[in-house]
Amino acid sequence: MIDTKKKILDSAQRLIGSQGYAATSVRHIISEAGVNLAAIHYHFGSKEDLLAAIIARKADLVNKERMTLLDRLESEAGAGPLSVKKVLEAWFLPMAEAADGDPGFVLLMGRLMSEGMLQTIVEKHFREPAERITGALRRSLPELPDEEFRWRMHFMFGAMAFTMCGRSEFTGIGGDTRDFGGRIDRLITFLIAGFHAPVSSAGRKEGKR
Amino acid sequence: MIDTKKKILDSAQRLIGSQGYAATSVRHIISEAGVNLAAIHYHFGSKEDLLAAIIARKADLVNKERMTLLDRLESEAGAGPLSVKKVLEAWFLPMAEAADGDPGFVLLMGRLMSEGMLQTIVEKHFREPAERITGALRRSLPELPDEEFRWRMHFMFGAMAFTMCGRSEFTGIGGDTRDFGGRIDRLITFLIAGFHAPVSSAGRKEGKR
DNA sequence: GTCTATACTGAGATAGAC
DNA sequence: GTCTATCTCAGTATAGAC
Repeated sequence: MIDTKKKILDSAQRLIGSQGYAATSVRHIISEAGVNLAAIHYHFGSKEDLLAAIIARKADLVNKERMTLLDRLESEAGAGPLSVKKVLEAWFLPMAEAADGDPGFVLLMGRLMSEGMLQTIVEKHFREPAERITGALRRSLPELPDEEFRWRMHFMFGAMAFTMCGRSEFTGIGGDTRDFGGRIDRLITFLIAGFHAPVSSAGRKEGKR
Repeated sequence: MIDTKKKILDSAQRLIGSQGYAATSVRHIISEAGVNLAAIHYHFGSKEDLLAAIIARKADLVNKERMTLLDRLESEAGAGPLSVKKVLEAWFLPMAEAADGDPGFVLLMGRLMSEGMLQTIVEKHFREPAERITGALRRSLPELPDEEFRWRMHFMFGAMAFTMCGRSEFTGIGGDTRDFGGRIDRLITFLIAGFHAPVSSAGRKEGKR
């Protein structure tokens, strides 16, 4: 049956999202999905490729929406300046919309960004949109030295990863993805201020090189 | 010999720091350390306990220094306000000092925070200092609504995790921990601005509850 | 007290029958 | 397309040598 694939995808997304990739065995996935062990390898090739398939079925939609919003933003701005806020919204709001219909997906994405063992998959689906938003933000913040800007992007991705999956060790904030829109609102507010911070002293040294 | 333990700890820190916990097998560790497979279980009990031992030998020093700095800060401030900048420095500078003498340690810590599969270990060593800094920052930012403040702490930990281990997928920033002091300087600048950002609209709704 | 050799269990992956 | 049997390698446990 063709919905063997779908059953595997759904079970895997739920289990990996809630327990993590390493902690979820393919045997657990197949027993929840009610399919045979070899079905995963027949339909997807490997555990890692299964993960890639879960991402693929949603990520491309989210990224397409991101691109559309960025396109509109840039054409509206013409040669003028881009607003940091608008650029960040173009990046984060499509993810928040995806979370509305499918909370498990955002949880999973956050875990993957955090666990970081899946660079290949993440790079494949997110390199292009990540470069787009990096370029747009760079244009919004022309006065920042290069390294300073790159580090602020890095901080943003770190905060984003934790926001998506929730990590309760320190703050008691867990993996409940209800009201994902609210978190995104808080995150964007935080990031706008961070990006507009004065250049650090390490950044000022950099400028003098 | 007693330095069987040390050889294992050193090899494990290096390998897990550069490849991640799941990707590093105990057989790889023992072959690099030149010891027998069972030595890990004799000296440490399990792979996870080995990791706990690596953290224990450094983390307590770092945390003690953090506590000392926070103590001094609070006694100097008396009943007056605490500076966000000073509190963040008390948190981050001891880690930067540790990185000076032992770059592998910071890399490992960043990976662990990111991978997040080791809640027990992280909680054991960092719950108390994390609560201290949370309290101190809360006192510096009395005007923020509770949830807003908690989320900003969360963003901070996310940015911190990525800063320590470097995640090259998006920004090209890798695991090279030279000039860790410089990163910390940039991070603190970014965070100060983020913490001082105006309350988000989600936060304003929260206040009205 | 330390270390070695080896066996056990469960993981992901694969070949081949149907 | 699906299932069974099997392979390899992981972490773990233990018996016994020094």
